[in-house]
Amino acid sequence: MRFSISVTDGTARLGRLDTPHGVVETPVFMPVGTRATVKGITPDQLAAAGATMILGNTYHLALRPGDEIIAELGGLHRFMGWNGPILTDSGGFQVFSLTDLRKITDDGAVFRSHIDGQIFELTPAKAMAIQENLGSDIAMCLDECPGSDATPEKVTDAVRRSILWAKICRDSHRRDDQAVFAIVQGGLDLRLRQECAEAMAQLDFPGYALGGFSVGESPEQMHALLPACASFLPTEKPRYLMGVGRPEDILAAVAAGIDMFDCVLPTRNGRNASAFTRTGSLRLRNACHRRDSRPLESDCGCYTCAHFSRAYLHHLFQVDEMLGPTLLSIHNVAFYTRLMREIRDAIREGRFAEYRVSRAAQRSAAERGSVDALGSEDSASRLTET
RNA sequence: GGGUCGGUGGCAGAGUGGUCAAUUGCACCAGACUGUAAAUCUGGCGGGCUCAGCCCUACGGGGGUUCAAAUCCCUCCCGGCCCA
Repeated sequence: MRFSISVTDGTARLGRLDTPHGVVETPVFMPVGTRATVKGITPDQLAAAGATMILGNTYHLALRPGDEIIAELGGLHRFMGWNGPILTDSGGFQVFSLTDLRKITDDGAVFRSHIDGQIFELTPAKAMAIQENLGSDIAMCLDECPGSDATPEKVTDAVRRSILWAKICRDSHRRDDQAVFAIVQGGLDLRLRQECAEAMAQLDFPGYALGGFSVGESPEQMHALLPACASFLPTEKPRYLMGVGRPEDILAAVAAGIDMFDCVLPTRNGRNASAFTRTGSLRLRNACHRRDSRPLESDCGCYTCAHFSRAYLHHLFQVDEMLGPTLLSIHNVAFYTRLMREIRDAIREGRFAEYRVSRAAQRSAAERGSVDALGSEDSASRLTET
């Protein structure tokens, strides 16, 4: 893997990531495909929606179908029919999110499988071995990700352990067609963040991630910390903010100098009938869309917006048809990839700051306007109903 | 015509003298979702208010018993089943 930065605009960067499965322009958003599928949409649909790189997950795939089976079947790319780059998360996040089902020591994390309760042990070396079996383009170090309510002692310990594990990951990793990224922890403590980043930098990884964000802290807290946290990372290496986020979070992070993102929001919210638009989200289950012939966004150009009305999408969710989640997932992924494309264009043209401001203005103007718009639309639909 | 069982909120279906404005499911309405234990979860769902409380109208219609009835009695209407 190679990474190069072509243009900077303030601290925002335009770059390219060369992987064994293709080139990715950054800043990039990676849809999440935890279980060897970006839920609800095919690889073709994913590519058509503009996705270039996606995520898979160590923990989930090790449990089912098993990383050895995936290796036997030709690796994750072939197994799931996605030929673009894949980044696999290490299972570190599951150490956090499956908190009731695990125990952590310096050796690793012991899980009770959330599927059948069987014991499953994830050590740093094992996380590497599994990801090598999966054959992702980028593997992540096993880390410990404390929640935002963790005590300072716990956060400090998570930093210590994440560094310890990163060393083991680096030393046990074999595949040279796979890059390994380290994950910086430290919660909301800048000193810890810096300490962790410097220790990780000394281990000389090809890329670095910020972990431990969007785990319960406020968006304002995260936004405030990002510029410093990003600045602690090596300039010439790709920077990945894990699990983030909403469009406004991504804009803030790009401004801070982040290159890569992943988040379940576009696909999860899509399945749950919520569509992203420039002017805020649309909840397609809501009755106000019943007679709305407009597409989700008139200027979107995704498959969903090119062919279907809000009324139709509303109908699909009303009758619980599986096409509804699929079409909204397609739109939401397209929405995110378009956001990233516009971000890259803006950086290239040296107007990222203005772009970010205009984007925020668009949203807040819509929020102000939509009070009236929704009000009148609402009363109009009530009139037609009675 | 006789017998019998039954009629509960949009629907299905609990409750069978007070703790019932009435369990639950569906439907409906709204909200949440940030390295996916999520096509999930949460809230609302008779009306009104000076709303952690109070008032009104409610369990087919009418009447009655009782301090108190969706729950007991009488009667009428409607429906299922059985007999003629």
